Amino acid sequence: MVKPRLQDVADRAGVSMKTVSNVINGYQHVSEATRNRVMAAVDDLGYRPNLAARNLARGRSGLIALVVPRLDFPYFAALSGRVLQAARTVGWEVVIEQTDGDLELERQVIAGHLARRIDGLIFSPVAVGADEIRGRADPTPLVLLGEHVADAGVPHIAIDNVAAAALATQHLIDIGCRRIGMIGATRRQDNPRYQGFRQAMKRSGLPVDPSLVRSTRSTEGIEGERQLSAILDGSESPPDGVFCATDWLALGAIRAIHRHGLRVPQDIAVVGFDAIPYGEVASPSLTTIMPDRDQIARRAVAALLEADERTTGRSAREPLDHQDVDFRLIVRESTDRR
Amino acid sequence: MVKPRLQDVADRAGVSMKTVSNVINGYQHVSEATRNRVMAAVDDLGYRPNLAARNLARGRSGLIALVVPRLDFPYFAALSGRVLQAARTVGWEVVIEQTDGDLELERQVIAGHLARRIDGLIFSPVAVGADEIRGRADPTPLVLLGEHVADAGVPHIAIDNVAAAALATQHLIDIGCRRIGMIGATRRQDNPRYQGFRQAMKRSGLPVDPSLVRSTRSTEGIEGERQLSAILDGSESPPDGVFCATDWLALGAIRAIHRHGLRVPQDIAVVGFDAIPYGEVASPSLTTIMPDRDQIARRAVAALLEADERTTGRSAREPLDHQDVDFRLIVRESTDRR
DNA sequence: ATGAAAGCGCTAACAT
DNA sequence: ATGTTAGCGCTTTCAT
Repeated sequence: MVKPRLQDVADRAGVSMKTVSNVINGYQHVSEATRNRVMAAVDDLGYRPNLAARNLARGRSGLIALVVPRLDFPYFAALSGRVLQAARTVGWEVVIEQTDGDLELERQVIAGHLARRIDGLIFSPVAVGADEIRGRADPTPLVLLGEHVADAGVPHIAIDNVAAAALATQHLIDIGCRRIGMIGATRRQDNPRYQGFRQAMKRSGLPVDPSLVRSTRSTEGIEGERQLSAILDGSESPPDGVFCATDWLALGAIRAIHRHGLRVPQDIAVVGFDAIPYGEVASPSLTTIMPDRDQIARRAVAALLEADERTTGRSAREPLDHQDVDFRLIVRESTDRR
Repeated sequence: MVKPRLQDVADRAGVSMKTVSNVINGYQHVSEATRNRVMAAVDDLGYRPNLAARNLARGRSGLIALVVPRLDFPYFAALSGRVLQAARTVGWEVVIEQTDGDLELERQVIAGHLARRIDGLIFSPVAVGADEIRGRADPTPLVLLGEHVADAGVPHIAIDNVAAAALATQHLIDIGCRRIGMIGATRRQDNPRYQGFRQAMKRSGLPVDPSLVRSTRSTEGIEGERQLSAILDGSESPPDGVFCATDWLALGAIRAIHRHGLRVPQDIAVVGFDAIPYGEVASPSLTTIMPDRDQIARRAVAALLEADERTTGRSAREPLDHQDVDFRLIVRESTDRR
């Protein structure tokens, strides 16, 4: 016997398809005896529901899409892992898409072209703006992640990047740094991590020396090494602390410092951002900002679930526009001057 | 108008559903004029095929599953990214599952319980054995990845781990190391990387000092640090070179070396395995074995595609049992003694 | 080259 | 509590 169908189970159990369906979907109002007969038939036949058929009938796919720039970027790898877990607990499977930060691709994502047949979309945009997102036509429930968007009219889940960056910078100040630089201060005006950096400096009455602040073209480590080298080569007096917008950049920065014959943290203390898995085993290990990734993942899935219930009419709660996620500073060797 | 269906397009174009279907699926034998009319109708209506319905009718889902231990493990993150790309080029979307190396979960995977409704499965097992895989009942096309299986009766795509480990070890010998240790020599007898290590040592007439060889409980960096510390604490004379079964372990090992006041590579040279993105920005940067991940991904997808065509009867080519993937040694600072 | 219509396997409204 | 049955939207065989 190949691929038993619902009807086969029904026949074997001596009931109708409806009853089998009820049992399988855990509905109430099925007598104990009937349920047992059905379950036995299911086991005997090795029946598994055909999801394509179920999807068609229900109008739902049991699939959500997660769209990130690149899966091999450490932060997104770690985050994606959590999202898979969170989705699984509510019965969703996840298809992952990579945009590589491509604007055209990101546009297709919000237009709903990349992954149709999905019940919801968790999207970490980098190129596309809030306006375009707000004006989208696709009705698929959407949740935004990350620091690149704000006020796009859809739920947005992220840590308070300004506060987190300020905390990181303040930590450098607390351990005695006075000439503090920043790597990854790209697109200054709307870069929340740069804003947080400035804020902390200002609060402590420290000047921001423009020659110690660099933007980066990519988030990759090699770029961090390049930019910090530029700072060390270009400035008459080097910084005594550096805040890096990501851990990956920070790892590169540490290389640059070593190459210039300086020590971390004694000569230059370094703080990263993101708490990627490698920061812990780097030499020296990396002080960093750790966003609560589990919380991000769980809330993103929960927001989608709510949107879904809103569609189905089971819930009418208004969607939250923005949710702040917990974060904390993890102090490690790269700032440990004791 | 909401959600136009095939029939709507047909009506508007003044043709039958069959014709629209033909056009959409790019079949031959459609007159130019008809095709244009249909395309126009599709555009006007903004029609997009309902995949659930198509799946049901075709009996295929357009989905494959990729099952890895954990997505936030660097090697798998990088690999998964490539698999997504490769799958996309042939029109497959990918749902990713994590097993966390759990035997029970891995059993469910080969039993086809985790991800049904998929056209194929790319699986990187760690706990389940070749025998169980060979005896599986589920007919879903399966491709195996990684060094933990061999001869399971299904296509297996991996580098020659013995040869690669021997190459890494030989490199240590070439740069002058004589007391060489290994971290991650878990389950000695069937650990190909350990075999390769022994092979290279033997070929050069060097003894393997058991006190310099350690297995690891996990693949995480902290475990590498722990085990190399144990070696340095336990042995009267330390090694002058260490081969680590993974880069992640190697990063931890380097920390241990530093903590013991020794230098890499001058006192102890270190070679890793996998070429994770961080090896490049570590301090010192990490010499490693780089498997051709693109090749792995492309071949895995290709093997699934072939199996699929075999099912459909479009191809009768016999499946390849095992495919060796290219790899190379990348020499970086952790072994650069010039 | 195009049309008519029978499924694909399940869900859920309606009936009892 | 359980049964009957009409869809869900597309593909595809068989006609024409």
